[in-house]
Amino acid sequence: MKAHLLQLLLPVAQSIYPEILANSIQLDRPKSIEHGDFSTNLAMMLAKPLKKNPRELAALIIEKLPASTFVEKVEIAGAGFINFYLNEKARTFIIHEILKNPDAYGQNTSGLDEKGKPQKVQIEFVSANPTGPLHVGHGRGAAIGDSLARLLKFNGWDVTREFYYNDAGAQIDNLTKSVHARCQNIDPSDPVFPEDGYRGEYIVEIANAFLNKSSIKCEGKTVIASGNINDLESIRQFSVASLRHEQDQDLNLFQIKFDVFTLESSLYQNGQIEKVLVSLVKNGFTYEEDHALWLKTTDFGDDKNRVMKKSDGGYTYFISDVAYHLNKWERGFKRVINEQGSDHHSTIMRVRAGLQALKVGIPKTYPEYVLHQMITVMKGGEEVKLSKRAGSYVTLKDLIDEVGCDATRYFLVARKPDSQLIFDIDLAKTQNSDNPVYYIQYAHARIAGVLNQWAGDINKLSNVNLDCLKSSQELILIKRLSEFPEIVLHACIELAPHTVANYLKDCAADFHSYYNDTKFLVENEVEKLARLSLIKATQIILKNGLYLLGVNAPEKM
RNA sequence: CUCCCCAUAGUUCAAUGGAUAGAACAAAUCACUCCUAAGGAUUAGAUCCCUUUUCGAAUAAGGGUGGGGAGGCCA
Repeated sequence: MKAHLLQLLLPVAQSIYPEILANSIQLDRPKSIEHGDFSTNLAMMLAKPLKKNPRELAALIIEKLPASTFVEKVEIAGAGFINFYLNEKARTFIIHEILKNPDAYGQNTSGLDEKGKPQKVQIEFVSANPTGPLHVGHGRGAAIGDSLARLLKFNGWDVTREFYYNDAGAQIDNLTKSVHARCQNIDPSDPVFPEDGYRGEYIVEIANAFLNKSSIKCEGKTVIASGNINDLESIRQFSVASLRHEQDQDLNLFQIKFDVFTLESSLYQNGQIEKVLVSLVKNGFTYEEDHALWLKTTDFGDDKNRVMKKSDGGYTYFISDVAYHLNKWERGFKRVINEQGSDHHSTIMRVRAGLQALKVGIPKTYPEYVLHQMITVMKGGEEVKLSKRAGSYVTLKDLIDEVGCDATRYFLVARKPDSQLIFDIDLAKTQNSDNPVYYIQYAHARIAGVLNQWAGDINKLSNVNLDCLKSSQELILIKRLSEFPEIVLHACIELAPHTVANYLKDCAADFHSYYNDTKFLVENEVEKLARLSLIKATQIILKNGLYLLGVNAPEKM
């Protein structure tokens, strides 16, 4: 509908002001229903270059505007807004479109290339190291990342979900030492316990399982514990496998699936690290100092240079990050989005600098980042700071166990990523209208209830006469439904899934209001079918929207 | 000290540079013989401060104040 109006407007605008660009014409959704369905500020924009009064220009534009079967009237308002009011044909059209292809409604093709092929995009998220259970922060990353993946897919992209983890390095050594200590009944209060060791109770569980020679299945392999306390290599492998396995279980519980797992160690094994190192040296961006090899990231805007190869001969995480992102590029991902906690923001500059120094044509803004801020978990009016098992933080599993997958996902995705989030467990647990998840899901279930009670053939609803839908609740609801495709596109472009969550809350509110005002299952067959069509269309939108958030849409509650 | 994010109603959060800044909770009021009251209707209440750009700013720019995060040869 928006595209239709733009088509009407563009030739008119060009005839008045030939230099105008198609994408510079703004067509907005006015906040107030009195200002119509769409509004353009075109006349105000042209007023300055043409040195004319905006209201006069608006009158001229309207005069030249061709007739449309969907437009009821066009008015000038305020300083020079041109407002479009759609007629009942447009409303009927919208509902029929939704009912015609329910699963696809709201999708668009903005992710396709010129040949109409889906473009590849990779989204990396969670990427937790296997040193402990996933915490709430990972949960926020998981909820946002997965929702972004769904949104991109909905917008025509070919999406790969990827999880990267460090399976070697200093932190894994720490993990190994911690399990080793616990195998010998050394607990964190003991002075010989590793100083930077992991202190959670889960380390004890791993140690016990190791001593019992347990086996763990992880990523298609089975790892068997040797049970030998001095076999540090076995402890390492078993600990990593245990924690990876546990994280996978948590992700399953959270209904999140990854397409690819990449191990940091694989970058060493396949020579990618060495290749990157050679290339950076060859390009002249390195120097030696204090027996370490440094990269001149300051050449690319960093505030200090960074070590790639340590004085002890080992590599830093930084060089593998660069190698990993080169690897993404070489796999054909022209677009990569990294979803991370904002506490890692300092890596952005370094990774991008490293990629620039390779001089292989990678854009300066590669990869894109979505950073989410910290979460405070509240319960009974107090901040919850730690879990029994993990010791120092609240785990994702604790949250899911307590409030359920749907509520957890909704609350973690419903806020703008770059603002801090307060997760109120008591609110997430309530099962009434205080809780937006239940409010939205209940709207969906309520519609299912009405349709069940009607017990008619749903297919009959797809092409009924809708002219009788004229009450204010009906007009408001139809208008809301018609906005869905624009919400989907906007959320995808801005990488902002929370806008979908807000939209759904509004949409559910419009429906509940309608429900209480109007009885659907009435004697008059024409009215009944028209109303059922409208609520069926609403149900489709709610379902598709909830899908984009990774939240289920129940038929019954 | 430097860098990044944030600041909107009593509270938790919205708002593609647009028109009268939206919800929800909390507060006050109303209606259950009615497709699920897990819902609805009504009332009251907010853009941290200063300056600039603009026809027009919560939004952009500059400067403050306050909160969080990052500044390792850790990730």
